[in-house]
Amino acid sequence: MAIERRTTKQKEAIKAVLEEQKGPLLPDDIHRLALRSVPSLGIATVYRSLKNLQEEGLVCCVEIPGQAPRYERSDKGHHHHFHCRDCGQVFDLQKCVAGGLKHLAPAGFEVTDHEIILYGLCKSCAA
Amino acid sequence: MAIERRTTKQKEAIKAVLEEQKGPLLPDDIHRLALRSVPSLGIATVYRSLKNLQEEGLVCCVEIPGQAPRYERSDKGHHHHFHCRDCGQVFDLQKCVAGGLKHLAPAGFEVTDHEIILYGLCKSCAA
DNA sequence: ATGATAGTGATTGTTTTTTATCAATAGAGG
DNA sequence: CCTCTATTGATAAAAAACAATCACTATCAT
Repeated sequence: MAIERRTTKQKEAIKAVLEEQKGPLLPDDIHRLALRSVPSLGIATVYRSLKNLQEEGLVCCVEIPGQAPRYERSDKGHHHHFHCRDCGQVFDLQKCVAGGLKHLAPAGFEVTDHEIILYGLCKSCAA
Repeated sequence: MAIERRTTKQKEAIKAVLEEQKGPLLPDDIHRLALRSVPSLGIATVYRSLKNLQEEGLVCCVEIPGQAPRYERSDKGHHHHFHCRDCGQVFDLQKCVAGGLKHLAPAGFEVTDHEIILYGLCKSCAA
């Protein structure tokens, strides 16, 4: 039988943090934010919960090259990300140019998926 | 004064490997390939040389999310990459849809750079 | 309420990639 | 040929991210 899953304030706090966030977050950010609701929360629990949430399909992993994995809700549909070179934050982009991408690959290559990352300055850092 | 730079067979071998390669390579791959010309070559020398070549602007780093950094010649102009999910190799793409990308960012965001990675099966793995 | 056990938190261990160390080697100008 | 010292190679150690451990706590079906 599957392992019994219990509801805990730790998991709820972590889910809540991911729920209200717009872009993907680092485990450390999630930890810091969730500490506000559960002051005793340990980082190990954050990693464990993220793993569980991934297995349950509620959360997915976002990787910016050269940086630690970030996590976000997986119910946001297909989208890509913007990485601010100044503040380091990652933002979601809503549009996608997927249609024009397949033809970038050489003949014979089968494209199943793609990733687009924009770099620059976010609204607050550009101001 | 700057540090005197000497010409060694190790550096030449590493440069030669990068020269003849089409896609970006892992330090380990570079090591293995360069061992054919310099059987005593140590992995530390590969890392050292890559660092030097980067500083000299001859080589640049290519990062696929979730994977170790790869390196390639920096004289290939603007291009992106294709990662084969089967064999793991990374291939260069020649075309780019850069023009259509800037408008993906929300108003107020300043886009300076971008990254596109296609995933799928390369020619040999798709066959 | 209570007992079986999933979950927690502090900590240590692992894994992977990269860097530092240092004695030995080998370019290159004289 | 002969120094001087940049470079090398083997190895240890760092760095980073995450998993494992384990005693203790808290959930929840009964």
